[in-house]
Amino acid sequence: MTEMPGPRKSRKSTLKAAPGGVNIDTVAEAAGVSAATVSRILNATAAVSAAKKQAVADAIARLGFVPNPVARGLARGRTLSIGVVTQSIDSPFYGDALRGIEDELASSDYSPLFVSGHWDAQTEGRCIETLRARRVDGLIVFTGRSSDAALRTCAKALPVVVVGRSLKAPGLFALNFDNFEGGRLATEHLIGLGHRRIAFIGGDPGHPDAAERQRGYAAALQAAGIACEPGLVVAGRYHEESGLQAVEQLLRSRQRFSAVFAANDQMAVGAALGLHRLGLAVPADVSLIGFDDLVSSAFSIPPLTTVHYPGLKLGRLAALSMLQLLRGARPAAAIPAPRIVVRESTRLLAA
Amino acid sequence: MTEMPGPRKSRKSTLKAAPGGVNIDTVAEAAGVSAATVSRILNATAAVSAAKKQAVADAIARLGFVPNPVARGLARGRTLSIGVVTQSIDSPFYGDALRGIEDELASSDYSPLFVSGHWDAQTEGRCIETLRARRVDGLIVFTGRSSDAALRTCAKALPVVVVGRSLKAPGLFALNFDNFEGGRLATEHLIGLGHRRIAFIGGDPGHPDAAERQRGYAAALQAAGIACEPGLVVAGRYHEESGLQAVEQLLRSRQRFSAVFAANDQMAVGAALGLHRLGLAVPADVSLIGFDDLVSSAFSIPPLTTVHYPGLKLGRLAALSMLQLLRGARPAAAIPAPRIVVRESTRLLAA
DNA sequence: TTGTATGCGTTATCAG
DNA sequence: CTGATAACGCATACAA
Repeated sequence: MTEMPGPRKSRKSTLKAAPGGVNIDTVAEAAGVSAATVSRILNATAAVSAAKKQAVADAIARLGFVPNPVARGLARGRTLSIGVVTQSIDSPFYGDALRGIEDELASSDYSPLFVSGHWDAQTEGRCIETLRARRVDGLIVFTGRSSDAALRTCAKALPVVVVGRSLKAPGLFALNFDNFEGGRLATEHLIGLGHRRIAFIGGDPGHPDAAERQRGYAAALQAAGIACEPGLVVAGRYHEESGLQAVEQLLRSRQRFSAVFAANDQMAVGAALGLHRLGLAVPADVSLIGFDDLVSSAFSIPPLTTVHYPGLKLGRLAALSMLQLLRGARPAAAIPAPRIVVRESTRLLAA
Repeated sequence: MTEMPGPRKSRKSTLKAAPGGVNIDTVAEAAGVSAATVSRILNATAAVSAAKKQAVADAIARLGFVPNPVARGLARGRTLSIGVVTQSIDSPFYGDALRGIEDELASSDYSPLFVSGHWDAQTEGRCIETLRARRVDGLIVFTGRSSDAALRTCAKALPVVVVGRSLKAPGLFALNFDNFEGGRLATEHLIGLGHRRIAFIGGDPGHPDAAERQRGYAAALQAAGIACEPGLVVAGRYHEESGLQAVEQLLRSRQRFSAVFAANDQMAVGAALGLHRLGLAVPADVSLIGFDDLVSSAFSIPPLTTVHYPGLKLGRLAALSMLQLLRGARPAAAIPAPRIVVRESTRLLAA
């Protein structure tokens, strides 16, 4: 008899060993019920008598018990965490988006797990591997370099929300901002002010939204009957320095232009400094428009006219959609339409 | 007999049920060894014959097996994740710091778990609760509103690295940037340029680094024999808008000053716009110095002179120190000394 | 309504 | 060196 240790007994003996750990068994014992009952109360997974419910609640409060998500994850096969793939956590734009996700998830039981792909398909792939190895319950991918096929494959295993591209697949929800329309609006705004020689500072052409913004630029020019001059289009890399270099290149190649459309605010700010250094005033000598509407852009000198890209809201919507997907519901988020925020960096072309 | 299912059998029977899950048992069976042996190979926790080692390696590769961190966490009591408490993930300064943490952790087995306290003690407390409930193996806290006592208590349960305050406790490592010296240097720089009426735009006084920066300001003035005028000191909230409001207030109260020291770059940029709106040019009419050296500050007009606060490096050091703490080693990170980055927003006081 | 027994995927402790 | 077997903390069929 003594050779056959009951599971109950052996468990209790190791309880003290767990460092500072009060678990469901402790609570159950303290409340005079079984662990199963405690679990049922915790998850509202079955009816329990009011008396026991009270006793358990008391025990939990008294012992300061907090369910262990790790164990819960193992048992239920869910971790209550959702993976978020961004490109770089230190970019102001992604900061807003992550903040939106954080805000939306705060009122749920889920926690976000942020990783950065650094604009590299391979790195991004590893990130997704890590996230899936950690058994996240869902995946939110911002733009990203992964192939559509890869994302589709992911979506077979777990719910996926992609922001920044259009893609249809089961288990996957795409939330795409209309970058084309944004680019078109920006260019149209300049054209409406009388500008005809409009330079464009683009992002990495391999990046979908950068390409879309450029398409919008071209479309607006064409609609206005303005020929698109290749010499006025220069590639940047979405950061300030590249915006500055772009205008230097423009000036060096002796291009004439009265306005510049930069594919994001960071490049626009860099361009502004470049123009300033070269003795050109914004907007007196050249009008400048950006894209993103970062908070800081409202405080540049002059305050930047730009296309409002609602990063915070998009993050929020992405998280909300993920929550719905997780709940088995079909998300139906309404994506805000692009709009121009007119400030002081653009003005009528002097006659 | 049939009523007593062996554990072996019952396990195998449920294997197919696990959706897409290839686990350690699958590998063990495929390699013709026990699960224990596979585990030993995975963790290099004991010597295993070369033959079996090879067989297991093959099986792992063939089956594409990836150990489940959740189960591992439950068994080992470690989750290979470390919690990071920031104030707001969308602030450019914290972005840099998080990036540093991410970079440093990338080469380890640990993943960061980011949460934002939003400058609120209570929120921050909840964040830490969440993190601990999720059983992070360590905690990195940036500045934060938590009491020293609370952090000390945390440190008893798990390794803690705090950035932005000085604190000594077992299991805790503090990495404090010298904000006082930074504030002193900034002010000294202005004094060296001949300025004597220097306004100060501070952060929330309840925030330790804000207070330190202000102390540095006062110390430099005193050292130069300049009386500290209360009217020249105004409180901001570390964002652009508050910097703008601060200069408005300064001008409204008819204070005379030839230089402004803003306790962070975001407020400095706001102040620059405020001055611009009021017809004052930087640096011709008033010199302006910030604090943080955000990348964007190098591109403001004019490029901002500022105190270099190495967020990226601090993040990296914090993560490195945590890794050392986790390894049982005593961290000994050398914190970079404050230094001024002189650009174009400050200049000699016109005579 | 409640308790018992078992499983989730790994690691760790023992025997051999 | 290797294999059973018992934890880890929680959830859930299955009985009662």
